[in-house]
Amino acid sequence: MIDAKWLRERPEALRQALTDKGVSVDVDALVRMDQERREIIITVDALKQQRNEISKAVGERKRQGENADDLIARTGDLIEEIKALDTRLKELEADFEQTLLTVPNPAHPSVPVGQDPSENPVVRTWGEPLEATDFPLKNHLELGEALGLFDFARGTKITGTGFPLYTGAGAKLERALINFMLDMHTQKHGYTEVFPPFLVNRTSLTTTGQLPKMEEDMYLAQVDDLFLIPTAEVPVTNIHQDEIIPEKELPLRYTAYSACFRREAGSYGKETHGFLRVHQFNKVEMVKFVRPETSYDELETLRRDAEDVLEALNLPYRVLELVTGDLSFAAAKCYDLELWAPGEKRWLEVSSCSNFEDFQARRGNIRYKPRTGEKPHYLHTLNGSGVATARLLVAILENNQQPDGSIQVPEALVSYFGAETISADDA
RNA sequence: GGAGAGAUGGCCGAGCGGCUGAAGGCGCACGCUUGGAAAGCGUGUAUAGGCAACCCCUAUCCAGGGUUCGAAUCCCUGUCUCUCCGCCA
Repeated sequence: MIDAKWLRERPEALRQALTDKGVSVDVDALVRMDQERREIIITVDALKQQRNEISKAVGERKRQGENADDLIARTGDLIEEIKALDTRLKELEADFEQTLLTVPNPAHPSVPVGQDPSENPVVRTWGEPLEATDFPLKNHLELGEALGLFDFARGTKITGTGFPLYTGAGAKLERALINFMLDMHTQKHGYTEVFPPFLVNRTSLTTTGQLPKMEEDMYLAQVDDLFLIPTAEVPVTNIHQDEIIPEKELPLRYTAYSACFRREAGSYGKETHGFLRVHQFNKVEMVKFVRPETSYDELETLRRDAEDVLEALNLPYRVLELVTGDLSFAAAKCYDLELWAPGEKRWLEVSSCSNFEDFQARRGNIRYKPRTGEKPHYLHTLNGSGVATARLLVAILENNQQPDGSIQVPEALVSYFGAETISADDA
């Protein structure tokens, strides 16, 4: 949620920022609501003051055994008026709040203005994308099915399309990846591991920004009005919902494995085969709660921590900085990490590292208490995938394939996986 | 799912319809004390909104309604937590 101060002090800047983000919001209507709201508050507070003074005087008299009927008689109109104004104020504030929740987070000034994902500048490339070899490169589906790593047909039978069933070495490889990443973040990068609920309520989704606008993208368990998480960002960010954290405890860094569920409504078609776009996938997520002054440094180290995973697995990747129009609803700045998949001959997004500044903190009422004893302030939240498998698995298979169709397991993964290769003989 | 108990500040915990934004304790911050520390002593310490304003005003004792001139305190509804029983990985 944006700070309502924007509306009073810099409505023009807000309008421009929202245009850059490619969203149209009726800023004038918000400004009007805010003004009317404040006018009513001024009036009704003054009336309440009068009422309180009279009540106090009544109490004074009663204590001395005197009659106070004349004073009580004076409150009649006052009370009616207060009731009416309070009712109107309440409606107005609810309306204002609801509207404010639909306003996206403006981008940080450093973010390049642009509309289309194709405009996202590449800020870094690591490793050599594998283009040509002396044998024909297969894609992950061909490799995996031959090796019995997964079974899409049966996954579809069990649930429907986009719900992968991992089998044998594939299941183990997936588990190895998750453990490898969690260990790296906890042992090397200083994160605290958590294992969150996979179902969340509406309040939690409002904090992180999926609600109220993206309800259609999620799976809903209707009877209990709970949603399957699209990312561990949701439960983990809400760990500190409605809390005031002492400054000395910041930064807080969490890492969590979770399955992620996304309906991906409207994205059927090509580019969705195999693991490229599925409804359920596994992801190790990193979430940070930090002091505002440090959040952009923390974004860089967050990205570094995600890159570390890819480098340890020796996978070529590139980093994109998202232009204003490609930023998500809640993000002020975001980097995407993409792995090269030689079998698919394309880059696959495996991580998004974002700074939300105080946008989520304001929605979830997450604050910190400064050392100096000042009043609590909203802190800044960040999160990044560290990283999303399914696509990570795709890249590992395609980058480490051998002429005979077997897979060389990346060295860093061997101790987790328990073997150096995956071949058809093992199956 | 059935029965009962409860929800007060960062935490614990008191609270008669008015003088209670809320006793007391803990914690925390600062100061005194000390060679240094502990102990001890003193002072301070909720949040939000309005306002130029740390003065002031308004609101907040789970949430929403109600009674009343006045509600943490009385009434109704809801939510959540705990205990016991049932079911269950």
